[in-house]
Amino acid sequence: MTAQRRVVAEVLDGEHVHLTADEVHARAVAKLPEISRATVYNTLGELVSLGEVLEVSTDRRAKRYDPNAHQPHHHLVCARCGAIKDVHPMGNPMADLPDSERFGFTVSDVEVTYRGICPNCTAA
Amino acid sequence: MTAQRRVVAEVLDGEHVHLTADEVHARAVAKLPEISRATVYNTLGELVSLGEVLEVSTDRRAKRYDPNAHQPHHHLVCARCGAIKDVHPMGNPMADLPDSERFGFTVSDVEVTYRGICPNCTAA
DNA sequence: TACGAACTTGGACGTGATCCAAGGTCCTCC
DNA sequence: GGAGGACCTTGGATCACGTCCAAGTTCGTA
Repeated sequence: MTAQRRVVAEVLDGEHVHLTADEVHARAVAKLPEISRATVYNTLGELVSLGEVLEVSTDRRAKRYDPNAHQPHHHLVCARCGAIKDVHPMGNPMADLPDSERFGFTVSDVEVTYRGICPNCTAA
Repeated sequence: MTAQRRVVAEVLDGEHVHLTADEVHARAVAKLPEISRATVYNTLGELVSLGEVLEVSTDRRAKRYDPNAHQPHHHLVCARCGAIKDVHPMGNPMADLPDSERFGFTVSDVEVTYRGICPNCTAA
């Protein structure tokens, strides 16, 4: 556990929002000016493979990192500004996919993404 | 409607698979050798905004284009090779998101992505 | 103090997509 | 037929995001 890793972990832990790697880097630099982008990417990659953080790619732009890895949830995304909210829809989408629609796949995961326009963007 | 656009439309219409822009370009070149990548991107963009074709970004690699735009469906993706199948789960995920979880968003769309390993990759 | 393992750095590189200026095609109107 | 203009196409430059890599640094152990 180096100073760099601690800083990255703190950034994610401090704000329960969905930051891009660049945003994480920017905030990390504020705390530890000489931290490099590569290290931020490395550390994020490790946190993801440790299961501490989730990667979310809701659009074609940058991946975002979700510190809320321990509680299953889905996402609601603003199509205009990219803002992301965690949501907990009812039902069990995994059970909604009949065997006849699985084509022999071993299905391990399901991701539900709601899209819309957030209040801010609606107002603007 | 130029020759170039017709070729792109034919490529998508001919094969009911999910091609990347580069694959579309490669097949278009086979029919019309001097067509450029930029034109393929332009045309795909137009087809998408006309609602004739759907963009699917299931992974961090290239976008894929889905000619099956007129029938609502979701996707089952192989996490290893990227293969995509259209699926039709039961239930109505849109109705599963309670108002209390909408945070003032105008929710217009929901996308369900199942992930797993396809039979080919399981065998390999 | 010497050594090695692991981490960090910054710059180069790769991929997919988009942008843009220049040129081409085609229609319309005189 | 010819001029003008709208629209399309081209290919190369550029961008964004992410990854790779060789070199340097730090730190624990003996």
